[in-house]
Amino acid sequence: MQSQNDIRLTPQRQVILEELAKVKTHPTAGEVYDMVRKRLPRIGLGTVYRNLELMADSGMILKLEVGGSQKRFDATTDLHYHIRCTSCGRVDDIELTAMPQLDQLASDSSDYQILGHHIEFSGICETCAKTEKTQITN
Amino acid sequence: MQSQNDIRLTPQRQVILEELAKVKTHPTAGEVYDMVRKRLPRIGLGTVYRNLELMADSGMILKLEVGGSQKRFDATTDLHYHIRCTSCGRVDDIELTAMPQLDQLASDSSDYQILGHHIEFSGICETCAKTEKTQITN
DNA sequence: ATAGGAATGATAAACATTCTCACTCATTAA
DNA sequence: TTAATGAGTGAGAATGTTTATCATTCCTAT
Repeated sequence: MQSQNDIRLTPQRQVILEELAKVKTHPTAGEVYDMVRKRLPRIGLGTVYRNLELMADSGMILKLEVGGSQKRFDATTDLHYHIRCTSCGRVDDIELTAMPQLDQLASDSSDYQILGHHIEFSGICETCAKTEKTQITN
Repeated sequence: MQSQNDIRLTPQRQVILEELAKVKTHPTAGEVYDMVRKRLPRIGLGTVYRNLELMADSGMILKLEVGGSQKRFDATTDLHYHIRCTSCGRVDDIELTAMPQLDQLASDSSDYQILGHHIEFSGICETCAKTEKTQITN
Protein backbone atom coordinates (compact mmCIF):
# COMPACT_ATOMS: atom_id res chain seq x y z
CA MET A 1 0.00 0.00 0.00
CA GLN A 2 1.88 3.04 -1.23
CA SER A 3 0.74 6.50 -0.32
CA GLN A 4 2.38 8.67 -2.97
CA ASN A 5 0.75 9.31 -6.32
CA ASP A 6 3.97 8.40 -8.03
CA ILE A 7 2.80 6.00 -10.64
CA ARG A 8 3.44 6.68 -14.28
CA LEU A 9 0.38 7.55 -16.31
CA THR A 10 0.58 5.08 -19.18
CA PRO A 11 -2.06 5.25 -21.93
CA GLN A 12 -3.74 2.19 -20.43
CA ARG A 13 -3.89 3.77 -16.98
CA GLN A 14 -5.18 7.02 -18.35
CA VAL A 15 -8.00 5.35 -20.22
CA ILE A 16 -8.93 3.22 -17.20
CA LEU A 17 -9.05 6.36 -15.09
CA GLU A 18 -11.08 8.31 -17.64
CA GLU A 19 -13.60 5.54 -18.16
CA LEU A 20 -14.01 5.06 -14.43
CA ALA A 21 -14.56 8.77 -13.92
CA LYS A 22 -17.22 8.79 -16.63
CA VAL A 23 -19.65 6.57 -14.81
CA LYS A 24 -21.52 7.12 -11.60
CA THR A 25 -21.93 3.39 -11.06
CA HIS A 26 -19.29 1.38 -9.28
CA PRO A 27 -18.07 -1.04 -11.88
CA THR A 28 -16.31 -4.31 -11.25
CA ALA A 29 -12.91 -4.95 -12.80
CA GLY A 30 -14.62 -6.92 -15.55
CA GLU A 31 -16.95 -4.05 -16.32
CA VAL A 32 -14.05 -1.61 -16.44
CA TYR A 33 -12.31 -4.02 -18.78
CA ASP A 34 -15.30 -3.97 -21.13
CA MET A 35 -15.47 -0.18 -21.05
CA VAL A 36 -11.77 0.26 -21.65
CA ARG A 37 -11.59 -2.34 -24.39
CA LYS A 38 -13.78 -0.20 -26.62
CA ARG A 39 -10.93 2.30 -26.76
CA LEU A 40 -7.98 -0.06 -26.33
CA PRO A 41 -9.07 -3.34 -27.90
CA ARG A 42 -5.78 -5.08 -27.22
CA ILE A 43 -5.56 -4.33 -23.51
CA GLY A 44 -5.29 -7.39 -21.28
CA LEU A 45 -7.63 -8.18 -18.43
CA GLY A 46 -4.61 -8.56 -16.16
CA THR A 47 -3.53 -5.03 -16.95
CA VAL A 48 -6.90 -3.73 -15.85
CA TYR A 49 -6.79 -5.67 -12.59
CA ARG A 50 -3.17 -4.73 -11.94
CA ASN A 51 -3.75 -1.04 -12.55
CA LEU A 52 -7.03 -0.73 -10.68
CA GLU A 53 -5.28 -2.28 -7.71
CA LEU A 54 -2.28 0.01 -8.13
CA MET A 55 -4.38 3.15 -8.43
CA ALA A 56 -6.42 2.17 -5.40
CA ASP A 57 -3.23 1.69 -3.41
CA SER A 58 -1.95 5.09 -4.44
CA GLY A 59 -5.24 6.72 -3.46
CA MET A 60 -6.22 7.85 -6.96
CA ILE A 61 -9.37 5.76 -6.89
CA LEU A 62 -11.35 3.86 -4.29
CA LYS A 63 -11.57 0.10 -4.09
CA LEU A 64 -14.92 -0.89 -2.66
CA GLU A 65 -14.76 -4.13 -0.77
CA VAL A 66 -18.49 -4.52 -0.58
CA GLY A 67 -20.49 -7.67 -0.18
CA GLY A 68 -21.00 -9.91 -3.15
CA SER A 69 -18.35 -11.81 -5.01
CA GLN A 70 -16.67 -8.96 -6.83
CA LYS A 71 -14.70 -5.91 -5.85
CA ARG A 72 -15.90 -2.63 -7.26
CA PHE A 73 -14.14 0.62 -8.06
CA ASP A 74 -15.09 4.25 -7.59
CA ALA A 75 -13.46 7.37 -8.97
CA THR A 76 -14.82 9.40 -6.04
CA THR A 77 -12.41 9.07 -3.16
CA ASP A 78 -13.99 11.14 -0.41
CA LEU A 79 -15.80 9.40 2.44
CA HIS A 80 -19.27 8.35 1.39
CA TYR A 81 -21.49 5.34 1.80
CA HIS A 82 -23.12 2.82 -0.47
CA ILE A 83 -26.16 0.69 -0.92
CA ARG A 84 -26.08 -2.66 -2.63
CA CYS A 85 -28.99 -4.46 -4.22
CA THR A 86 -29.05 -7.98 -2.85
CA SER A 87 -30.89 -9.11 -5.92
CA CYS A 88 -28.79 -7.81 -8.82
CA GLY A 89 -25.63 -6.70 -7.04
CA ARG A 90 -25.60 -3.12 -8.29
CA VAL A 91 -24.09 -0.56 -5.97
CA ASP A 92 -25.20 3.06 -5.65
CA ASP A 93 -24.05 5.96 -3.55
CA ILE A 94 -26.30 6.84 -0.68
CA GLU A 95 -26.90 10.40 0.49
CA LEU A 96 -25.94 10.25 4.11
CA THR A 97 -23.67 12.60 5.99
CA ALA A 98 -20.29 11.02 6.52
CA MET A 99 -19.44 10.19 10.10
CA PRO A 100 -15.66 10.34 10.37
CA GLN A 101 -15.97 10.50 14.14
CA LEU A 102 -16.88 6.81 14.09
CA ASP A 103 -13.21 6.04 13.60
CA GLN A 104 -12.41 7.68 16.92
CA LEU A 105 -15.13 5.73 18.71
CA ALA A 106 -13.83 2.52 17.20
CA SER A 107 -10.32 3.43 18.16
CA ASP A 108 -11.38 3.85 21.77
CA SER A 109 -13.01 0.46 21.98
CA SER A 110 -10.61 -1.63 19.97
CA ASP A 111 -7.02 -2.76 19.97
CA TYR A 112 -6.84 -2.32 16.24
CA GLN A 113 -5.08 0.58 14.64
CA ILE A 114 -8.09 2.03 12.81
CA LEU A 115 -7.67 2.92 9.17
CA GLY A 116 -11.25 3.82 8.29
CA HIS A 117 -14.76 2.56 7.99
CA HIS A 118 -17.47 1.97 5.50
CA ILE A 119 -21.22 1.73 5.84
CA GLU A 120 -22.98 -0.51 3.42
CA PHE A 121 -26.74 -0.65 3.24
CA SER A 122 -28.44 -3.57 1.59
CA GLY A 123 -31.76 -3.47 -0.10
CA ILE A 124 -33.71 -4.00 -3.28
CA CYS A 125 -33.25 -1.48 -6.07
CA GLU A 126 -36.23 -0.05 -7.92
CA THR A 127 -35.63 -2.16 -10.98
CA CYS A 128 -35.47 -5.39 -9.05
CA ALA A 129 -38.46 -4.43 -6.92
CA LYS A 130 -40.55 -4.27 -10.08
CA THR A 131 -39.09 -7.45 -11.52
CA GLU A 132 -39.59 -9.39 -8.33
CA LYS A 133 -43.27 -8.57 -8.21
CA THR A 134 -43.57 -10.28 -11.58
CA GLN A 135 -41.44 -13.20 -10.51
CA ILE A 136 -43.43 -13.88 -7.37
CA THR A 137 -46.63 -14.22 -9.34
CA ASN A 138 -45.00 -16.76 -11.65
CA MET B 1 -34.43 -16.14 1.25
CA GLN B 2 -36.81 -18.00 3.56
CA SER B 3 -37.84 -16.50 6.86
CA GLN B 4 -39.05 -19.54 8.80
CA ASN B 5 -36.67 -21.68 10.79
CA ASP B 6 -38.14 -24.76 9.20
CA ILE B 7 -35.06 -26.62 8.14
CA ARG B 8 -34.42 -30.09 9.40
CA LEU B 9 -31.54 -30.40 11.84
CA THR B 10 -29.43 -33.12 10.28
CA PRO B 11 -26.30 -34.31 12.10
CA GLN B 12 -24.20 -32.30 9.66
CA ARG B 13 -26.17 -29.12 10.28
CA GLN B 14 -26.10 -29.61 14.00
CA VAL B 15 -22.33 -29.99 14.07
CA ILE B 16 -21.85 -26.99 11.80
CA LEU B 17 -24.03 -24.91 14.09
CA GLU B 18 -22.28 -26.13 17.24
CA GLU B 19 -18.82 -25.51 15.88
CA LEU B 20 -19.78 -22.07 14.67
CA ALA B 21 -21.26 -21.20 18.07
CA LYS B 22 -18.07 -22.33 19.78
CA VAL B 23 -15.87 -19.66 18.30
CA LYS B 24 -15.92 -15.94 18.72
CA THR B 25 -14.11 -15.42 15.43
CA HIS B 26 -16.00 -15.18 12.18
CA PRO B 27 -14.79 -18.17 10.22
CA THR B 28 -14.94 -18.58 6.47
CA ALA B 29 -16.72 -21.57 4.97
CA GLY B 30 -13.38 -23.28 4.55
CA GLU B 31 -12.52 -22.72 8.20
CA VAL B 32 -15.88 -24.08 9.28
CA TYR B 33 -15.22 -27.08 7.05
CA ASP B 34 -11.93 -27.71 8.82
CA MET B 35 -13.55 -27.41 12.24
CA VAL B 36 -16.45 -29.68 11.36
CA ARG B 37 -14.30 -32.27 9.65
CA LYS B 38 -12.64 -33.13 12.94
CA ARG B 39 -15.99 -34.49 14.11
CA LEU B 40 -17.42 -35.60 10.75
CA PRO B 41 -14.43 -36.61 8.66
CA ARG B 42 -16.52 -37.65 5.68
CA ILE B 43 -18.52 -34.43 5.32
CA GLY B 44 -18.25 -32.71 1.97
CA LEU B 45 -17.18 -29.13 1.45
CA GLY B 46 -20.31 -28.58 -0.62
CA THR B 47 -22.45 -29.64 2.31
CA VAL B 48 -20.82 -27.02 4.50
CA TYR B 49 -21.33 -24.29 1.93
CA ARG B 50 -24.90 -25.40 1.22
CA ASN B 51 -25.89 -25.49 4.85
CA LEU B 52 -24.19 -22.29 5.91
CA GLU B 53 -26.06 -20.56 3.13
CA LEU B 54 -29.31 -22.25 4.13
CA MET B 55 -28.93 -21.39 7.79
CA ALA B 56 -28.11 -17.80 6.94
CA ASP B 57 -31.23 -17.57 4.78
CA SER B 58 -33.36 -18.95 7.57
CA GLY B 59 -31.89 -16.46 10.04
CA MET B 60 -30.22 -19.01 12.30
CA ILE B 61 -26.79 -17.55 11.63
CA LEU B 62 -25.40 -14.42 10.03
CA LYS B 63 -23.59 -14.32 6.74
CA LEU B 64 -21.04 -11.51 6.78
CA GLU B 65 -20.42 -10.08 3.37
CA VAL B 66 -17.38 -8.16 4.44
CA GLY B 67 -14.47 -7.00 2.36
CA GLY B 68 -11.87 -9.49 1.31
CA SER B 69 -12.35 -12.44 -0.96
CA GLN B 70 -14.28 -14.72 1.37
CA LYS B 71 -17.64 -14.66 3.05
CA ARG B 72 -17.63 -15.19 6.80
CA PHE B 73 -20.20 -16.58 9.21
CA ASP B 74 -21.32 -15.54 12.65
CA ALA B 75 -23.49 -17.39 15.17
CA THR B 76 -24.52 -14.07 16.73
CA THR B 77 -27.41 -12.69 14.77
CA ASP B 78 -28.22 -9.42 16.48
CA LEU B 79 -27.12 -6.14 14.90
CA HIS B 80 -23.47 -5.47 15.61
CA TYR B 81 -20.48 -4.21 13.70
CA HIS B 82 -17.10 -5.57 12.71
CA ILE B 83 -13.53 -4.64 12.13
CA ARG B 84 -11.36 -6.36 9.57
CA CYS B 85 -7.59 -6.48 9.54
CA THR B 86 -6.44 -5.41 6.10
CA SER B 87 -3.24 -7.31 6.63
CA CYS B 88 -4.36 -10.79 7.68
CA GLY B 89 -8.10 -10.63 6.95
CA ARG B 90 -9.27 -11.58 10.43
CA VAL B 91 -12.59 -10.13 11.52
CA ASP B 92 -13.53 -9.15 15.06
CA ASP B 93 -16.62 -7.70 16.64
CA ILE B 94 -16.38 -4.06 17.56
CA GLU B 95 -18.05 -2.57 20.62
CA LEU B 96 -20.19 0.14 19.18
CA THR B 97 -23.82 0.84 19.89
CA ALA B 98 -25.98 -0.36 17.03
CA MET B 99 -27.69 2.37 15.04
CA PRO B 100 -30.82 0.82 13.60
CA GLN B 101 -32.15 4.30 12.90
CA LEU B 102 -29.67 4.53 10.00
CA ASP B 103 -32.02 2.35 7.99
CA GLN B 104 -34.73 4.99 8.27
CA LEU B 105 -32.37 7.74 7.17
CA ALA B 106 -31.28 5.64 4.22
CA SER B 107 -34.87 4.90 3.36
CA ASP B 108 -35.65 8.60 3.24
CA SER B 109 -32.84 9.40 0.84
CA SER B 110 -32.97 6.40 -1.43
CA ASP B 111 -35.28 4.65 -3.86
CA TYR B 112 -34.15 1.29 -2.58
CA GLN B 113 -36.28 -0.80 -0.30
CA ILE B 114 -33.87 -0.93 2.63
CA LEU B 115 -33.18 -4.31 4.19
CA GLY B 116 -30.43 -3.39 6.63
CA HIS B 117 -26.95 -2.06 7.00
CA HIS B 118 -23.54 -3.00 8.19
CA ILE B 119 -20.60 -0.96 9.37
CA GLU B 120 -17.20 -2.37 8.71
CA PHE B 121 -14.09 -0.78 10.11
CA SER B 122 -10.74 -1.58 8.62
CA GLY B 123 -7.48 -1.49 10.46
CA ILE B 124 -4.43 -3.40 11.57
CA CYS B 125 -4.88 -5.96 14.32
CA GLU B 126 -2.46 -6.13 17.22
CA THR B 127 -0.74 -9.22 15.92
CA CYS B 128 -0.11 -7.75 12.50
CA ALA B 129 0.96 -4.42 13.96
CA LYS B 130 3.79 -6.21 15.73
CA THR B 131 4.68 -8.31 12.72
CA GLU B 132 4.68 -5.35 10.36
CA LYS B 133 7.16 -3.49 12.47
CA THR B 134 9.52 -6.38 11.91
CA GLN B 135 8.69 -6.64 8.23
CA ILE B 136 9.32 -2.99 7.51
CA THR B 137 12.85 -3.23 8.82
CA ASN B 138 13.53 -6.17 6.53
C1' DA C 1 21.62 4.48 -29.38
C1' DT C 2 21.65 1.64 -25.71
C1' DA C 3 21.22 -0.55 -21.24
C1' DG C 4 18.01 -1.40 -17.49
C1' DG C 5 13.86 -1.24 -15.45
C1' DA C 6 8.88 -0.84 -15.71
C1' DA C 7 4.64 -2.08 -18.00
C1' DT C 8 2.02 -4.84 -20.96
C1' DG C 9 -0.62 -8.81 -23.07
C1' DA C 10 -1.39 -13.60 -23.19
C1' DT C 11 -1.95 -17.36 -20.73
C1' DA C 12 -1.85 -20.38 -16.89
C1' DA C 13 -2.78 -21.00 -12.24
C1' DA C 14 -5.03 -20.29 -7.92
C1' DC C 15 -8.87 -19.74 -5.19
C1' DA C 16 -13.54 -19.56 -3.54
C1' DT C 17 -17.92 -20.94 -4.56
C1' DT C 18 -21.65 -23.22 -6.93
C1' DC C 19 -23.52 -26.95 -9.58
C1' DT C 20 -24.48 -31.76 -10.85
C1' DC C 21 -25.72 -36.18 -9.91
C1' DA C 22 -25.80 -40.72 -8.14
C1' DC C 23 -26.57 -42.48 -3.80
C1' DT C 24 -28.27 -42.58 1.02
C1' DC C 25 -31.28 -41.51 4.60
C1' DA C 26 -35.88 -40.13 6.80
C1' DT C 27 -40.50 -39.87 6.69
C1' DT C 28 -44.97 -41.03 5.36
C1' DA C 29 -48.70 -43.82 3.49
C1' DA C 30 -50.19 -48.12 2.55
C1' DT D 1 -42.84 -53.60 7.83
C1' DT D 2 -42.28 -52.19 3.57
C1' DA D 3 -42.54 -49.22 -0.51
C1' DA D 4 -42.53 -44.84 -2.29
C1' DT D 5 -41.09 -40.19 -2.13
C1' DG D 6 -38.40 -36.49 -1.40
C1' DA D 7 -34.77 -34.25 1.06
C1' DG D 8 -29.90 -34.31 2.08
C1' DT D 9 -25.29 -35.79 1.26
C1' DG D 10 -20.52 -36.57 -0.75
C1' DA D 11 -17.56 -36.39 -4.58
C1' DG D 12 -16.06 -34.17 -8.10
C1' DA D 13 -16.76 -31.12 -12.08
C1' DA D 14 -17.59 -26.56 -13.45
C1' DT D 15 -17.74 -21.63 -12.95
C1' DG D 16 -16.31 -17.07 -12.00
C1' DT D 17 -13.06 -13.93 -10.20
C1' DT D 18 -8.56 -12.67 -9.25
C1' DT D 19 -3.60 -13.28 -9.20
C1' DA D 20 0.85 -14.99 -10.98
C1' DT D 21 4.13 -15.93 -14.68
C1' DC D 22 6.83 -14.65 -18.38
C1' DA D 23 8.35 -13.24 -22.80
C1' DT D 24 8.00 -9.06 -25.23
C1' DT D 25 7.56 -4.10 -25.68
C1' DC D 26 8.04 0.47 -24.17
C1' DC D 27 10.24 4.43 -21.41
C1' DT D 28 13.73 6.73 -19.40
C1' DA D 29 18.21 8.17 -18.37
C1' DT D 30 22.50 7.94 -19.50
